Amino acid sequence: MMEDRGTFDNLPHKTIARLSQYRRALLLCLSRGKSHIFSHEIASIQHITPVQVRRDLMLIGYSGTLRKGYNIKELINLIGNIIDSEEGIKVAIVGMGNLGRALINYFSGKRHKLSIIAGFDTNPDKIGNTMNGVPCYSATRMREIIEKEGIQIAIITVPAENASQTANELVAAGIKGLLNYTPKPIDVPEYVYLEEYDMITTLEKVAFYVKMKTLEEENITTI
Amino acid sequence: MMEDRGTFDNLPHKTIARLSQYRRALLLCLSRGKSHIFSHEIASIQHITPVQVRRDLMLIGYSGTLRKGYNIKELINLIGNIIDSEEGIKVAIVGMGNLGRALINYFSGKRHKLSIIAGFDTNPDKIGNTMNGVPCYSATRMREIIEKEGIQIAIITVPAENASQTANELVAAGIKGLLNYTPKPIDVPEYVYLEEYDMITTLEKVAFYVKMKTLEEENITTI
DNA sequence: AAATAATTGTTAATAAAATAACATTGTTAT
DNA sequence: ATAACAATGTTATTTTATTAACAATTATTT
Ligand SMILES: NC(=O)c1ccc[n+]([C@@H]2O[C@H](COP(=O)([O-])OP(=O)(O)OC[C@H]3O[C@@H](n4cnc5c(N)ncnc54)[C@H](O)[C@@H]3O)[C@@H](O)[C@H]2O)c1
Ligand SMILES: NC(=O)c1ccc[n+]([C@@H]2O[C@H](COP(=O)([O-])OP(=O)(O)OC[C@H]3O[C@@H](n4cnc5c(N)ncnc54)[C@H](O)[C@@H]3O)[C@@H](O)[C@H]2O)c1
Repeated sequence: MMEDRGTFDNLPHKTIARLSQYRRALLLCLSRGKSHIFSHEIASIQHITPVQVRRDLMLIGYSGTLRKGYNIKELINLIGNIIDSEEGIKVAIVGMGNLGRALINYFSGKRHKLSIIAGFDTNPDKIGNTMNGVPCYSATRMREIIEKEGIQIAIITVPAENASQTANELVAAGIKGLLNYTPKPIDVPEYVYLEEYDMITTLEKVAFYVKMKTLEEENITTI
Repeated sequence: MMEDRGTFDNLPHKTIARLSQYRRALLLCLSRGKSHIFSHEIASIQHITPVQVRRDLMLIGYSGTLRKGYNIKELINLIGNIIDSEEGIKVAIVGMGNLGRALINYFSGKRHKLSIIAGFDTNPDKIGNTMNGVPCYSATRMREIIEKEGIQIAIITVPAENASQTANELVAAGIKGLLNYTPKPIDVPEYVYLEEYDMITTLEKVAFYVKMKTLEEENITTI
């Protein structure tokens, strides 16, 4: 017999990202005592169109009411059913440097179905410390701890030159998802989900469009 | 008379991001003494297809040679001409907390056409300090410093609740591009280029696909 | 010298994502 | 009652991005 949970496997990637953002907006509204919300309200909090919101909600099969909009609690729960794992997912951070520490501070306690429970480093000064309740283990114990704790996701924030090796070790340890903040792209087998993000690329992109806007202005004024 | 520089204004957004990544890969290869490179080599460093690389290079009008591939130096220069501003672009970081400091450490000296030259904060303990050569000014002086130094891009790393106000002030100060790392989406006029990135959304996306992979496996084994 | 192989550059096809169009449906006002 | 309105939900269209197909070129091998 088919589970209903399995029907969300072909949602567009962008929709998944937006669902997470919708939920954040919804939680905010809920905390302010609202019970219902219209598509155009969600849309204006994030900056997208109401049509996009309705289309996404259609895809996850949620219906609002015509004059009240969407029930905030219901929608939060539905998004939770889609995104979250029932049992919760454990996350590790590898590389407890500037970025790793910033992330731990930031994430801690934000989502109860998704929690960072371990950090790893090679620096003896860091091993054994605890940061915001997250213990820092020796990187040599990665496999052991990941298996013991059932950690499924790792965030890589080691120096770029160690990224590939770290990724390999994590894959060998049985990790299911990787989030790589290193500028060095890594390769993983297809059964591991990989997301990469490079801040310099993003900044360079901003710089490019700023340059373009400037050139446009110059053209307008010089013609 | 039309400048040739103006012809890159309808490159796909994704292509811009990849050009930045290609350049990183090219710089690495150059530093290792390579002079030429094939599309499949670039492709394997990033993880995309050779076709994608060739298509992007076609869009920017660069031609390689059939048996040697692309001239690394030439290509680096061309990408620089497209992405970089001749005069360089100055960047400020607003919010010298964990993330702001991590970014300053990370960026400093990475790109000479794009440099972080100022930080801003409201915390008196931070104002007046210097971090990696970047001075931290009082947030009350944002407009003054931005105008005086000709800062065009700002990275927002203040607490989420102050994001909108900070963005407004930056726009009023004449900023051209914003990179918002706060989970609070901000609104800017259309003449300001805005890029937003939320790490929790990314992590939740990874979690979703990990969950999906797990469910798939279960289905395979239980059928 | 002909065949082969490897690579580029470009066009064509496909896929993914966003936007627009619009029918439908309750609610309110007249 | 009925018209006007303001929402939703869905289908159709358009735009953007990726992938595939393949002709053209040149070095190398036979
Ligand atoms: N700092 C940022 O804002 C920022 C932004 C984007 C990307 N990054 C990238 O993130 C990574 C980390 O940046 P950072 O600023 O935190 O650097 P960092 O030097 O402060 O931290 C790196 C940490 O990793 C540890 N480490 C080294 N090798 C390791 C290994 N094999 N296993 C486990 N731990 C190991 C080091 O001991 C150190 O604590 C770098 O690759 C950097 O390019 C940083
Ligand atoms: N730390 C992370 O890894 C991380 C990751 C993703 C997003 N973020 C977001 O980035 C922002 C900063 O995170 P953080 O961990 O660095 O927080 P933080 O509290 O360490 O730093 C915030 C800094 O901003 C300063 N500040 C407050 N109001 C200001 C204002 N109006 N103008 C200028 N400066 C002001 C504070 O004094 C502080 O130094 C938050 O919105 C957070 O949600 C952080």
